[in-house]
Amino acid sequence: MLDTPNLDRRAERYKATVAEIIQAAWELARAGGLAGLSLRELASKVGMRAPSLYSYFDSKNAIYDAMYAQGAREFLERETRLPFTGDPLEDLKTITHFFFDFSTEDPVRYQLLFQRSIPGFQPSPESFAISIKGLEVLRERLTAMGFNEPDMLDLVTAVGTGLTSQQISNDPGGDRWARLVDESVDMLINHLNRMKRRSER
Amino acid sequence: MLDTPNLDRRAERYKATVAEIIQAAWELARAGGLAGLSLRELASKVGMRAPSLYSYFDSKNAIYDAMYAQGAREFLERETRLPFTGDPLEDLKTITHFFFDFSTEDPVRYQLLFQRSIPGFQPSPESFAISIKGLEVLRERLTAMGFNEPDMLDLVTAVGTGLTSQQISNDPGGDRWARLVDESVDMLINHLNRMKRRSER
DNA sequence: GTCTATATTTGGATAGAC
DNA sequence: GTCTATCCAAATATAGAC
Repeated sequence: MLDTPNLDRRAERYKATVAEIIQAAWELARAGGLAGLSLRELASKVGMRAPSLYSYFDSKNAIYDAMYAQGAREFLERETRLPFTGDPLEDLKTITHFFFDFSTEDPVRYQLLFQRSIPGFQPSPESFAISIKGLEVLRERLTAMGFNEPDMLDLVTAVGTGLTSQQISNDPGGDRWARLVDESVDMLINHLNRMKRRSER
Repeated sequence: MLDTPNLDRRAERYKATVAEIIQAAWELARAGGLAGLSLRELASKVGMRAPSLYSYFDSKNAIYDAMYAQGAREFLERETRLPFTGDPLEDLKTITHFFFDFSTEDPVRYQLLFQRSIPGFQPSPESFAISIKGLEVLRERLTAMGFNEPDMLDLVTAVGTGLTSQQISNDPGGDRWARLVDESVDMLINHLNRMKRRSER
């Protein structure tokens, strides 16, 4: 049959258009805010009229969901590729820097993935599952370091989130809190060791 | 003259209506999100039609600004009344608990005051000045404890913000991060002392 | 100071021709 | 798959009568 290649090409073209739409959506969101994204603008940016988008996505929320899934996948892939050494201090620094950099390099993505502050939108279970895995990697890292209590994980995420959100809110584009990441991880490790000794008694 | 009492009463009635509108605005924002606040709904809640609100506020943003100012004033008043002892550890715990409790008891207020994530809205300089004073109290407290470097203040705000935002985002109404506040302040104090020793060398 | 009526803009989403 | 045309809903804000 000669049909199969044609079908393939059509499917590929379709997928490429989907990717182009998502890409344009990120750009508009970065420019005008996540909540400010409008379908008319989005369509116009990819050379379409608004109704044509519905050939690719069922709704506006479906677009947010695709963005969410892409962001979570990206996070997971980069996290998985991090070069861990086995040294607790170094490894916790690596993962904290990674979270900080990933978040601050695209605040809109941070908002969508980690603040879920967009009214009426919740990621689909499939998309959410991807981002659960991201936290799981951190949990496993901490366990490998001997820090396996839930409170320890919560403390680490609190510090990482705090540095990140202060950087984004109060010094966007700067390094006022970025400079404190290493320092904060030293602080954390010291304290996690104290917690560990305490719980071993 | 008999006019003055009447004028007073009118002015008081007017002020009372303004207060009632702001109160209703908070309630609607808590129910349907800060960005979701609509003038129709707001007017309806106080027994008016939307255009009548313009007798009290110039615009929707003026309403946000009044909410912001009220929240910042409330923060400052309660912060000023905190019972400080002079013991660094206790005092930092007091102020951190205060920030955490104030923020988590009303996440919408937290969002308006500390995340400024409402598109197109920026507090007026007068309103913003109130909230600057709030941070100033913390700075003075830290200075009184001998922790007077900017990095130390930034580290403290990062930890406070992180605990708070994790609590609000990932365990609303619960106490998963609330239970870590004392622990985190211990951690902070230990580290601030290390920083101090380091900088004294 | 409050109303009705309306201007104006904008949004998401659908119907149906091509 | 894309379009035009349209629906429908909602928003902020203004004009002008009372």
